Amino acid sequence: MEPGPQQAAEQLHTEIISWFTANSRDLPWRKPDCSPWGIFVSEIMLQQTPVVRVLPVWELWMQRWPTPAALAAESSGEAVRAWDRLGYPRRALRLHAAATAMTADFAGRVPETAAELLSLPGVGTYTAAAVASFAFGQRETVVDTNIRRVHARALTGKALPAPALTAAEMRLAVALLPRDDAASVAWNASVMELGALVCTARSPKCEVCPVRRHCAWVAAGKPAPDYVPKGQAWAGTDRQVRGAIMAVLRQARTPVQRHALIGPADLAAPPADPIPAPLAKLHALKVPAEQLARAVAGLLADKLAEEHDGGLQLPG
DNA sequence: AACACGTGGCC
DNA sequence: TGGCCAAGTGT
Repeated sequence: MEPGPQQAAEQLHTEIISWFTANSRDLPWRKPDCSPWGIFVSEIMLQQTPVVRVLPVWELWMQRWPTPAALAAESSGEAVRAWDRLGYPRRALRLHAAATAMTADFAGRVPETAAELLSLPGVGTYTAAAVASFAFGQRETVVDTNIRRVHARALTGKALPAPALTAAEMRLAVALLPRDDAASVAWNASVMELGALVCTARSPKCEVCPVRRHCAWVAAGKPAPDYVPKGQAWAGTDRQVRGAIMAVLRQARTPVQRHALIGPADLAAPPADPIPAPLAKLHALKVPAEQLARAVAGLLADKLAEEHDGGLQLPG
């Protein structure tokens, strides 16, 4: 007898959660004694950033800023500097702003509902649901890129999810969420982990997948993606220049003059003094003056840098 | 709705 | 070697 949709969903829940129990990574923000703040910080750091790169920075942050109030007590520039090379440094700014809001409006605690979390800077649909679920055990539908990929393959039979989250995907995710609170949290974590470790974007490990027996994509013969993901431009972009400038500002302890960012005017006679590696890297890009000015203006507008004594520095 | 936004490891 | 990709958000 063919199982109904309800039985099929329950079987998926059982198989994937069991797989998680035996195969999940031992991440510090998953330990029972990790604070909601620790989980919150991890979620912001993990946005578009691999776990292995987040791990050491998260440990330093937890040691230095164990509470929202501790972070809020320092300047946003310190947060940006301690963000180091995680990328998208605006996240550090928003995390600092979120800590400030928690201190001012939430008694120094991480808010518990998705709606309140959503009001914080840097927190969108995914992060609000993830924190409510993982930190507070609430039944929220978590949808990230891993979960979308698992759903696309196992349920919809496609190689990749659509470029942007669709209403249909959201409906599917909502329908799949176990009714029980604790089971819903386990499900969220388990599907995400399956997508991260097994049902990966490139060369998925279908041989060890707990649900390969009823994967719609496998059943369809693993059809290729029906669209070509557009690449992320990098070389020569403002992003690259901003990144190089931020690397300079992170290591600088005094304001950096704009002319220093341009590099030695006479390349045939480089300065005798050794210059810091980040500055040398920026000079090597040979950024047109106009683009450098635009990048600096962007950083100032985003509050990632500020003017001081005619030079540039992290906000302090 | 499409685009901008960092960084570095991998195949 | 270089394009692809990673627990997204804000505009």
